[in-house]
Amino acid sequence: MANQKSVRSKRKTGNKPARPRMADVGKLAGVSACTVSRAFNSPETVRPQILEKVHKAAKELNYSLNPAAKALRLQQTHIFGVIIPTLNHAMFAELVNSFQSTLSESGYAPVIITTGFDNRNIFDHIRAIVERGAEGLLMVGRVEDPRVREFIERSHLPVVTTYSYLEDESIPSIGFDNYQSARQSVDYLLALGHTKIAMIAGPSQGNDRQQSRIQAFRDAREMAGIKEEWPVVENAYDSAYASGANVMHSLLVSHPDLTAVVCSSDTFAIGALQEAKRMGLRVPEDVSIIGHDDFELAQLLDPALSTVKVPAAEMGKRCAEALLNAKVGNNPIVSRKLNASLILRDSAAPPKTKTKAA
Amino acid sequence: MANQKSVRSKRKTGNKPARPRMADVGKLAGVSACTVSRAFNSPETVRPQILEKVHKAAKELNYSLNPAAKALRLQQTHIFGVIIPTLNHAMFAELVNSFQSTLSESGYAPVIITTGFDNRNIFDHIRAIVERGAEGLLMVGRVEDPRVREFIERSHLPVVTTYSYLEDESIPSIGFDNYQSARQSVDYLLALGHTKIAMIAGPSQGNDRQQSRIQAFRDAREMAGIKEEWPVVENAYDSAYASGANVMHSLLVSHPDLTAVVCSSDTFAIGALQEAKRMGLRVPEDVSIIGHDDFELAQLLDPALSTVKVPAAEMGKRCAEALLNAKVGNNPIVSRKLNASLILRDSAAPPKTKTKAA
DNA sequence: TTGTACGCGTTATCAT
DNA sequence: ATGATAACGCGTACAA
Repeated sequence: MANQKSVRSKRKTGNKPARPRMADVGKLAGVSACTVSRAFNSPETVRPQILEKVHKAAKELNYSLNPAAKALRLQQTHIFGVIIPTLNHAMFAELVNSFQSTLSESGYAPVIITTGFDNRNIFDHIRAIVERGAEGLLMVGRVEDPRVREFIERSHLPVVTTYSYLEDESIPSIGFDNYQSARQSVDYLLALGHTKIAMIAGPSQGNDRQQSRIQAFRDAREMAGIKEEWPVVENAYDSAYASGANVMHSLLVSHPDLTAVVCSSDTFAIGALQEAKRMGLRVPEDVSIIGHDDFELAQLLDPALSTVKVPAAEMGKRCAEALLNAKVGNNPIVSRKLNASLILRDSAAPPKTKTKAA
Repeated sequence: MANQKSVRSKRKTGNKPARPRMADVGKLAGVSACTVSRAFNSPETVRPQILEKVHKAAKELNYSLNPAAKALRLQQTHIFGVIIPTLNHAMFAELVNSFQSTLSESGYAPVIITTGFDNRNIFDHIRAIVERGAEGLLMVGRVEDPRVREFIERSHLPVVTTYSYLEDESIPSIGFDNYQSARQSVDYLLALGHTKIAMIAGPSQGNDRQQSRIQAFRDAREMAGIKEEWPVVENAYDSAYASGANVMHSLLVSHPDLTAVVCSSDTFAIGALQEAKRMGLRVPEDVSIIGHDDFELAQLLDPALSTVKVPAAEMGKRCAEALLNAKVGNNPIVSRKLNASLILRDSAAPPKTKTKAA
């Protein structure tokens, strides 16, 4: 039977210098591969003198561990998969940023796949990331696709969804109540005396966050006993500021009696605010505007934007911790409802008394 | 010598159901593991009838390839490492987003590590990401740390730096000329007649982009024959809008005769613009402001912000293509200078005639 | 067209 | 404290 050395000599003697292995380091240090392994993984079980020799040899050969071999042997990649609509949105970027930072302290790293807001091919993305060796998954919002649900079920991988807190879900979620977050804003406007309110939302198809917020908007109207329909405009997320402005413009033209607008993202709210001002309207005297997300910029606007603070960084951090706990402590992930509360600033006020109708 | 079957039976019979291997699929399909491998990797070399049986068996066992074993065997992980200051900044997020999208078409994925703006421990991050099996590296800006340079050199991995175009560098770069991009803005203000200009920059330590832009600012002044020093304020990147506003405030107080401000990021410029307006100054009549980056928001501000358009998405895409080409085509990465040009909008105008001094 | 045998580089087990 | 051995799951010469 071929021994290591003869095998070694069989390696292709092509142009590429073969990457050194533990055996090579060991040979140079005068020990076995096994000792080299120990020198790296449990240095306290190796004589200091040998330890030093090994390190010296490793350095000389420019040796580093082969991650694939390690992963194969240990059955772990130290990678979590992140499936997210886009990084090109402040909230998601902040969430992932925080997720990554938290993970890195434990030697884990995320592999990120952006799926866009089109959920149809999310299944293939998930397959791909799992076949890449992800030991756990972070996803955004409610999982609708039954293929995905079944795949997750059968994979026995820890999975957490974020952004939405979903009480009735089998997949654990760490997020906030999107219905409530939007409801707060509308109720506040109602309490201020508004009766003509519009909503600027993102596309709701396959997006439970938007669906919940839109539902909250409609419910609030109904429960306030208002008969008249309120317009809900769904618009694209790309160039969101501009589309917020565009929507605001047509809204103001088609519904000149509108006194307030709720936006399902600060991107829309900021665009809407600029457009209202551009059209010569005062905010909040002529129109009230409430946003959602609490971008850093919100408090700097003129007027400062009243908006719902979304705990993006906290979600990222807690999801990372939950996944880590599931791996190392074998603790099941428990759903967790985080706070998302309305921050009152200066962009909403009681509607003007009916002079406008005159 | 133990054969596969007996080996198989030796597997831990713990609680966890062992993940199926090719041999298991083969057994169920009545073929060898080798045929299963072929069925996945070169289906055209296997009889359709058998192919079908294999697929059926794989599906039944919920089988998927073991990525670690595959990576070990093939010596490839299909992962590129991304070392970036933060995701929590629109430009970096956009860059990475585009990098990732481009990669995913070729079955590659990025592993992202954020290092913050502190470059001191970047070396460890890079080691970590390479030991994780990254087949190539994307980094931001000039690499200063000699340990990093040496590590890259010895790793023989394709590496590309972005954001800065660095002509004199051994490491290829795909980016724009940060000196030129800032110089354009200052020269423009000079041409408009400004002689009292300040700069709001990010921290320049270990950040060649900021250094270049600040240098451009100083050179422009000198070449215009202006003796008087111009203030350069470096400030933190976190809560950048607010700090842009703060800096603008103290600048306006300490240098009331200032007629223009150049910002090295739109975050600063937006904050500065809001603050100037808050203080009752008109932009651009009283102060001109020029930004850098061209956030989507820039054109929506009032006044619309004149700023330098940074090709974030293009950088991400081209870097991905370059790395991919280096892997699959074995083509060396060539540096490439992209365009970053000043977009004139409404936030800069000639300075007021000297009535202010009265 | 299909199967056999073996190595990729690491680490756990067991023996010394 | 250290070494020998085997096994992780896959892909590929080579043989059939």
